[in-house]
Amino acid sequence: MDVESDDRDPGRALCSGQWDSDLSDEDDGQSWRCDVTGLRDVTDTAPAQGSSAHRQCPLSDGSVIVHFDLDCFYAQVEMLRNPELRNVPLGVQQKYLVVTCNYVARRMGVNKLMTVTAARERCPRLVLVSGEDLTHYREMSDQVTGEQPKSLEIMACTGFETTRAFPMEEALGFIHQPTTNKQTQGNSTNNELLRRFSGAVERLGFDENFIDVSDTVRTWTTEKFTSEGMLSFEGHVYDHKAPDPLDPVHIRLALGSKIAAMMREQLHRQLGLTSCAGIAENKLLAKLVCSAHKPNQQTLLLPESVDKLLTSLERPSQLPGIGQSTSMKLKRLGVNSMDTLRACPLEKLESELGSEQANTIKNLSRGVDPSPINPSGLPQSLSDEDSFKNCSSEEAAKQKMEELLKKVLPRLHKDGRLPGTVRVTIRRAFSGKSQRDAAGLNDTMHCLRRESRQCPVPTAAQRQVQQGDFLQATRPLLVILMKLFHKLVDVTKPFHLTLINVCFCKLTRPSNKDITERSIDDLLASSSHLSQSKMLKRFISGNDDFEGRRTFEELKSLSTKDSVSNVEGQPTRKRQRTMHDALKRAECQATSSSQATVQNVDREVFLQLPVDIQEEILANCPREQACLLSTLVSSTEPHSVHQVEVEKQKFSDRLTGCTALPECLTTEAPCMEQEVRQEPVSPIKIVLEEDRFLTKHNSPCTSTSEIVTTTISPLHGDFTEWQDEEPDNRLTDLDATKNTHISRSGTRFSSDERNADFDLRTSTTPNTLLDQKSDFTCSSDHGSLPNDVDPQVFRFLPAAIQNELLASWRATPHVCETPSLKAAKQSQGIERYFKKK
DNA sequence: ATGGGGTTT
DNA sequence: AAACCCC
Ligand SMILES: Nc1nc2c(ncn2[C@H]2C[C@H](O)[C@@H](COP(=O)(O)OP(=O)(O)OP(=O)(O)O)O2)c(=O)[nH]1
Ligand SMILES: [Mg+2]
Repeated sequence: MDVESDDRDPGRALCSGQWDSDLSDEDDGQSWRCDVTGLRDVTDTAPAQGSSAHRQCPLSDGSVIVHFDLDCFYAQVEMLRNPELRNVPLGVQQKYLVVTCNYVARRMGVNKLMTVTAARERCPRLVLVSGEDLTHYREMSDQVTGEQPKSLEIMACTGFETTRAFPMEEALGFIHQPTTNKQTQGNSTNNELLRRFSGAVERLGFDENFIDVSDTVRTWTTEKFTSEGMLSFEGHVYDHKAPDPLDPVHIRLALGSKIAAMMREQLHRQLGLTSCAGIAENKLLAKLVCSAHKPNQQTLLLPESVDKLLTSLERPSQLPGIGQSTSMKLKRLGVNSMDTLRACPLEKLESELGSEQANTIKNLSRGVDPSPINPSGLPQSLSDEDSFKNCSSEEAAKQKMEELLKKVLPRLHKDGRLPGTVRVTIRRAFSGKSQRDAAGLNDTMHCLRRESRQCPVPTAAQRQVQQGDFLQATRPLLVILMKLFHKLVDVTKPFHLTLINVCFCKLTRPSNKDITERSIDDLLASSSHLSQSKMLKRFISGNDDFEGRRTFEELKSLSTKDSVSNVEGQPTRKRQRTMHDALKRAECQATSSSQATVQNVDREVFLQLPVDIQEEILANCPREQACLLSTLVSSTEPHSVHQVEVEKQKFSDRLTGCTALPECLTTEAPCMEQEVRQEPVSPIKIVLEEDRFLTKHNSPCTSTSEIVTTTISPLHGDFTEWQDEEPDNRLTDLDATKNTHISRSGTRFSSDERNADFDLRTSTTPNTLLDQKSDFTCSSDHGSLPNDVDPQVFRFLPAAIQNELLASWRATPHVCETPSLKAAKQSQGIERYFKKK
């Protein structure tokens, strides 16, 4: 393994795990790869007490659960998007809150969910970026979790019985490659490996995942991992207990720690993300022990240490599952600590909580949690919301909802499912206590804060959304939203809202007919993807090859093999439609589609195209326009300066930014950064990207100070009205203006829009931009195209894709030289976050 | 609080 | 539709 040299304890090469470490987190933090590996000899020091067959608590069912938690998630994504932010104390801002911050900022006293004012008091140099738009976080989250395709159609299309997105898939390959290559011969296809790794993934929020590795561990245990009495594990062991190589439970958990380390390594290698992991026998314990060592470390919990972990908690509410309401009930019973909870008779708990919940939390207090991993699969709802200081007119509410619609509809469209139900939720301004304050005492006031009304979505609107016809769908949907709104608010009386949420749920798969209508669309839908680009290059290069059917066959094979790749967080399993159906449909409709026209498209040229290509263009048109709109509104415009600069960096520079740290590290640097910095000098198992890493080593952080954008603090924009409520702090405002790193929020919240009542995003980019930047570019100002690209075909591509192709051609003079599929797979995870959209 | 997301009642 | 829960 790629164990770091353990210079802390050179005399114990075989026993370098961390159960006996007495160093603090700051000192003995782990590398992004996998902490320190423990390799323990049977004859070594005494194992954990009470282990082996004599274990007191026989509750073990052999489960091994891993809980993953990404480090300072939003902040990490922002640092990937702009590596310069890595070096500075960074906070991610939503309205007046710093929802999270990087560990540089945490060392300076900034915490999660701190007010901006408080955060700046503790750290005047704090750099803030706006995190109100969750798109990038959601997309990264989707890549981490992967998708869980279940559709029969996908299996029919791909031949895969199960398909799994790459993080887990690659981890599996990683796991099995060294051990099974020769043992199981070549008969085991990738497919088989996939099936052997049957861990289901359950999401919790955007940045946490549970995975049940019991089965994987079982196969490992029978293989040669426990050979000769050596027990190998990775990372910390909670309470520094030594795993007992003779204890089957310890062995299984130790193997779980190996799996966790490999998966974390994959997360870092492929997505550039650092994370923590907890390994234990159930979800509760895995999650609790996960945070024992942060950031970028993992901790293994042995059954003997469960009590110590639980009694280390200060309050019952620190048990996941005991929330605000339950906490208050416990408080009424005089239960304020773990000790009192564990001592409290069950009957007493039942009096306040009911027997079921009483039982549940009693179990939790003992570390018992039988709940299974529930594979999350596709989201059950898609919503967008906005909060504001005041919304007190019908018109204002309507406008808010229209803006919310404009953000959520493209997401719905990408999802591909039909929304059966819409819901509007409001929050009224309330003189009572906030939820946080209410947690203290008064329990009658705070509850009725949100109200909602829902209704079915008309099928016509469903179809329009699915087809990307947002402009058509918006009006009728808005009418519906207003009806729901009127059910909630009597507009003849004064009202005062502070939040509106629009949620689409009861999402169902489109009918077969809908599927075939969307299938070609899917393949060409996105413009910001490497493999997509590659597909398109093949698509347009070589006129001789330009028979629709053959091209589509290529697309099919590419998309199948590359099913791991995913566009804009679009679930893999939505690529389920069979190409066969798509082609059939294209043929059937060729005649009628020829009659249709596309704006800005030369009809003569259009008619010369093969009929199925015509069909595709027609099908693609509204969708591309809609996508363009959404990206212009939410991304390109406010980020333009920043994004352009970032794009100048090469891929290796980006990896540099996310893995290596520049010289400005202080002695205060946390273990994460220290370990990460060591990475280049340790033997890394990088195969495909080795050259890039070498480049990185030679020129770390080449992009420093490429971005010089003096900006205005967000505090000058959106938040002026919030500031009226908070104790003002103009000095921090002034400090903020000195900052040269807030290019995104600064651009976004420029002074022109500061009075737009908290929501300036959509007004930043007027719809007319869509008209100016039409989907189909007719101009010939592309300059010279590569020889093997048919200009007539090129000009039919959506502008965004044209630009992407042009950029890539500029970057690499060899037109047809595309990276290997495998290389594309490796890089796309990070790559896509730096592409213009 | 904020901007999401989930399940149960 | 609200009330819980989670991040
Ligand atoms: N708006 C909002 N966002 C939240 C809230 N809780 C968590 N988040 C977001 C911001 C976090 O980056 C992300 C993950 O939450 P975590 O609790 O895991 O914190 P984070 O990953 O930032 O830091 P960590 O290193 O895990 O301690 O979810 C919340 O109450 N409101
Ligand atoms: Mg986290």
